Amino acid sequence: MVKSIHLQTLLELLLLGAKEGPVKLSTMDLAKKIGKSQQAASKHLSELEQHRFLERMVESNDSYVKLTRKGVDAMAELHSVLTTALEKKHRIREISGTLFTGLGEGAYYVALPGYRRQFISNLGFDPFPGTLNLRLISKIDRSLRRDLEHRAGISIEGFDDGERTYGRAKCFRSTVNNKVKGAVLAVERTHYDDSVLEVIAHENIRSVLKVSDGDMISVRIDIS
Amino acid sequence: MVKSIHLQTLLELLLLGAKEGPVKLSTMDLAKKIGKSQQAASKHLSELEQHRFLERMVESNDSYVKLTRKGVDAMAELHSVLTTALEKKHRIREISGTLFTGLGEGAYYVALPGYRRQFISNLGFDPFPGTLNLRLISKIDRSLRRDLEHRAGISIEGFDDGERTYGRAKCFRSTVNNKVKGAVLAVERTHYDDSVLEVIAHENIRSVLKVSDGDMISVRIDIS
DNA sequence: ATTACTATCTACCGAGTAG
DNA sequence: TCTACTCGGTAGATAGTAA
Repeated sequence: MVKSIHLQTLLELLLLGAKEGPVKLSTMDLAKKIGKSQQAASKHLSELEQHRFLERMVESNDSYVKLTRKGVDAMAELHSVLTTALEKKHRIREISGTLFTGLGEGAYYVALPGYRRQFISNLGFDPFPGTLNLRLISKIDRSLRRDLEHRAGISIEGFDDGERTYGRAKCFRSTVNNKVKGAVLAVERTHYDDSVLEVIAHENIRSVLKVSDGDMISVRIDIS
Repeated sequence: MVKSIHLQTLLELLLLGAKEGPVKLSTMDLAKKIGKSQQAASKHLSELEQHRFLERMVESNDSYVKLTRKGVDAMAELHSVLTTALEKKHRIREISGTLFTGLGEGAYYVALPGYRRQFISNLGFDPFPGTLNLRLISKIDRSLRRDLEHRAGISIEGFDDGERTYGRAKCFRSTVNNKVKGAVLAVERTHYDDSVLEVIAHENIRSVLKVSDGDMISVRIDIS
């Protein structure tokens, strides 16, 4: 593999057009371009030549350099990795917190037909009547939790059952402890603050994972 | 500017999604990814932090890293330069040779109406009746000269004047000694071999540049 | 003018280890 | 566990200079 110290040199050679044909280049010219000494440039060229990233030809007093297929490929590979890395959308967040027992309001809301129907149609599962409540300790986790508010997520509309109105909410598909699939709830004007994460799932997460209050739980959240 | 030794680390951070938000990353994790020791990873992170390419947050035992705007920009800049360098078509060749006097055949052919009309319409100038002949000394120059044969260039069709037929040729826009614009001729089945380069121009190049036999002349050739 | 050797100096790395 | 220090070894850089 190409050494990182040689990337500058390969880049300059590309810019000079050394992938098309031999380019006239003295070690002094290269030195100026890479901001190193003539001796360093000489060494870089000879090392790159040794590893077949380039070929050199000497014609009386002039030296010519041409990138080999291997040299161009190495740079193309770097370009491709960079493209991937820069364009990649990271859709996964991981948040950890300790399990605690809420006031039971979660269970009440989740079971309401107005919400439940939407969970079934939008998430594809009928939620277990109850939420898993995690207390977020670290600043990082709380900041990640707050960040969810600014993302679209899967929308759950508010409704009116004739007696009172129920607010909007949104959720994000999630996996608890890398095992149980479900969704994280982000309720507007929630009764909890940013230190709480509520998770719903088709199953009873507590019993499936055999966890109880105080246990540390991690949730992978798909924010796409 | 970012040091080349740190590119690996920045690249790994990008791949981990550290441009979107804080990513949990220990110095040991990073060490594995970049194939260096934990101590080296630690130093890389602290140097990058010092130069504001990234921010770090420590939460009890966990360390989180997030690329700054500057860090992402540095990588985006590299990506953009790489894109340019890889896509750039280098359309210019430079060939040098020593001036010599030919047999005068060049003047005869260039002045023939069948060719002259095409020079005027395809090149946009009425050529001086005579060619500038350069003797190519170095292997590099001769190989560049031969390479012209494989390129399209500007086509000059052959013709028949009733007495005999005149062959096809092609030419490439060129600049002699960085001053006089004209064109290099590549005649099919030429009477010269690959050690000769023929240049035509509207002006008399010898008198405009005040050059004479034996002088070293350089020609920039547009091969697009 | 070149390129590239030797000698010297600096920066980087890894081992050990403290906090 | 974790991060990051010191320190000794080595790779990389420069200066001087030969060819």
